[in-house]
Amino acid sequence: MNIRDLKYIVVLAETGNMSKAADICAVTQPTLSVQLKKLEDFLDITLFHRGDKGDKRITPTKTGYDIIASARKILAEAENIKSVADRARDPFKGDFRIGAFPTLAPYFFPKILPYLQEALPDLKFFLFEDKTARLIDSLLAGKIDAAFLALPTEVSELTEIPLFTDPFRLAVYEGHPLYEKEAVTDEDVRELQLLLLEEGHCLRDQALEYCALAGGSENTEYRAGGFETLREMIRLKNGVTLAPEIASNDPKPGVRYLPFKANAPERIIGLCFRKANIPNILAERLTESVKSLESL
Amino acid sequence: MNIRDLKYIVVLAETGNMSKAADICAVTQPTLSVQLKKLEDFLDITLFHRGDKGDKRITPTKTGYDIIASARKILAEAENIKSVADRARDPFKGDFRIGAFPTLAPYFFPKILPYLQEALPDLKFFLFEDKTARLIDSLLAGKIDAAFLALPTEVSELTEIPLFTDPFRLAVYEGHPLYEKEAVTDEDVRELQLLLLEEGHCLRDQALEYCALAGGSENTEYRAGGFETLREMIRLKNGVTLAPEIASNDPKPGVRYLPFKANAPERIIGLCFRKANIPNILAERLTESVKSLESL
DNA sequence: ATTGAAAATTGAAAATTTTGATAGTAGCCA
DNA sequence: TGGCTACTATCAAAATTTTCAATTTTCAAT
Repeated sequence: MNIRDLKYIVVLAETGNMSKAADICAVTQPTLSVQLKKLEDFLDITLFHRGDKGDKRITPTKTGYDIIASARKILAEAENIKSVADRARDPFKGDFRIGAFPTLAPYFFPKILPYLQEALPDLKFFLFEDKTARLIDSLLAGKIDAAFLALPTEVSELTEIPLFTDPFRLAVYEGHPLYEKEAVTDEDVRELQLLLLEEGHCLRDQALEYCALAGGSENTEYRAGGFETLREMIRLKNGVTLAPEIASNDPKPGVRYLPFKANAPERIIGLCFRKANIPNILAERLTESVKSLESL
Repeated sequence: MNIRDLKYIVVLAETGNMSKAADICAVTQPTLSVQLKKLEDFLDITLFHRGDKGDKRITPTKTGYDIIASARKILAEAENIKSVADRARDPFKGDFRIGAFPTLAPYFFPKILPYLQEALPDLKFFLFEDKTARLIDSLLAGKIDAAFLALPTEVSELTEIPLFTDPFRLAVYEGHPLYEKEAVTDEDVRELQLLLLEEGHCLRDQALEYCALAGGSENTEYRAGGFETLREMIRLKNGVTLAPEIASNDPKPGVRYLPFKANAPERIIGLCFRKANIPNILAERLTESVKSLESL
């Protein structure tokens, strides 16, 4: 068995077409044909149904499908080996793909990036905004190098370095009974129904967690797809919500972000990466660089 | 990169000696030497410190160590591909390595094995008794094909098929205030301090879970290494414990196993295996075969 | 300095992989 | 039906990679 051959079958499963797959792998079609046959001989099973009548596509057999899933894992791990090696050779050079979830990315990246770039000038940063679960998948598959996530992730393969806490505020619209208050308490919130984001946003889960703890409930009539939409809903007096402090510097009028008097609910933001994919010394530099930023 | 070369570096890391590693891999020493060099060239890093002064052993560099960890994963996954293929070719033939944890294995295997062997006569069964955590590792690494475990395992890579529930009884010694009772209740247990197994035994965790729920506490003075030892401790009037029903058919006098009157604590035993490593049809046969056994 | 044990190097042989050319197969359309 | 298209399989030759036996180098221990 051979990593190259596994690549062949993965691409073949994706294209369903030998010639196209061969193209993508930068070899000729006979090569793919021969190697597939060899792999099938070696394993002594058929991996692909060859395009029977009607459908010309080459599709994996049931077992082939399972094996291709394993092949993908192997390819991902092989990629990881390469990126570990690249990073070890010169920890402060090269591409660095970094992710953050949607209710953090647009507020945090612009703040932090100049500092990161200054501290690590030879690193070329690529930014990725995605939901937490997908970022974790990307980390494990080696598609990104690190991610800013809410801790704890509960994923044993990841190293987590806590960076800062982001307290929540209560976002209320002009004219709301609480609008003129300086600060709010759990009791204030207990009376309210909060507008929240859709499923899959970690801000939603954090807010629900707070509700479960402190009382308070969700307004289930509407769920926003993004935080900016949610903000507009608040401005239009459709309800109130918990907003992360980092997203609370909004120059537009009509919404105030009230801090909690005490025991503010908060989320802990940390840097997460696959153990061994980032040398300690690079992780330290990144961490320092973020922590050096006062105004969080 | 090449699975063969990854094998070389894994074995090399294990032996710390090129010639020995070459022997194990059934190649000559120059082959290993050359391939290691190639891999290091390809990755453009050193994977092993060559035996410097004093210590002649070849040891991985820090990065090499990380990469070898990845290599192991790839080798395990490659093994899995082979075993998936073998099993798919002929689901009812070949070796079948099956595990169970220590407080189940000695009571359950002897009961069930004749039935399994009869239902699947061409399968050669190998039995493994180990703690749950290690069985799970073995499943994921492809060292065993399936295991009887207490559900849920909370391991997303595993498929779980519930088989039967194993209620707990209270094991008490002759002369204990409860000894003559027909059945016990949570209230009875609440007064007691239970003798339990060491850390790492799932029976221990299950008993503690029950204690947390129903009240009752652990006698922390002593922890037994195995259930048979624990049984002897009970017989010698050192305390009482929760015993799984399946282990309660003990001909020796001096200990009674009292059922619970109602809401008996129980553990759910299921068959667990890595998705795709066991064809559905084989999983069904195994499951049927276990379920056909009445006296559980 | 000599020895011994282990790793590196070398050049040739062996094995494997890739390729271009070509054959075969099936659907499609006039 | 025949010609066309789009595809995969097969083959022998070429290119590449891997392996090996023999030899050299390295280095600590004597």
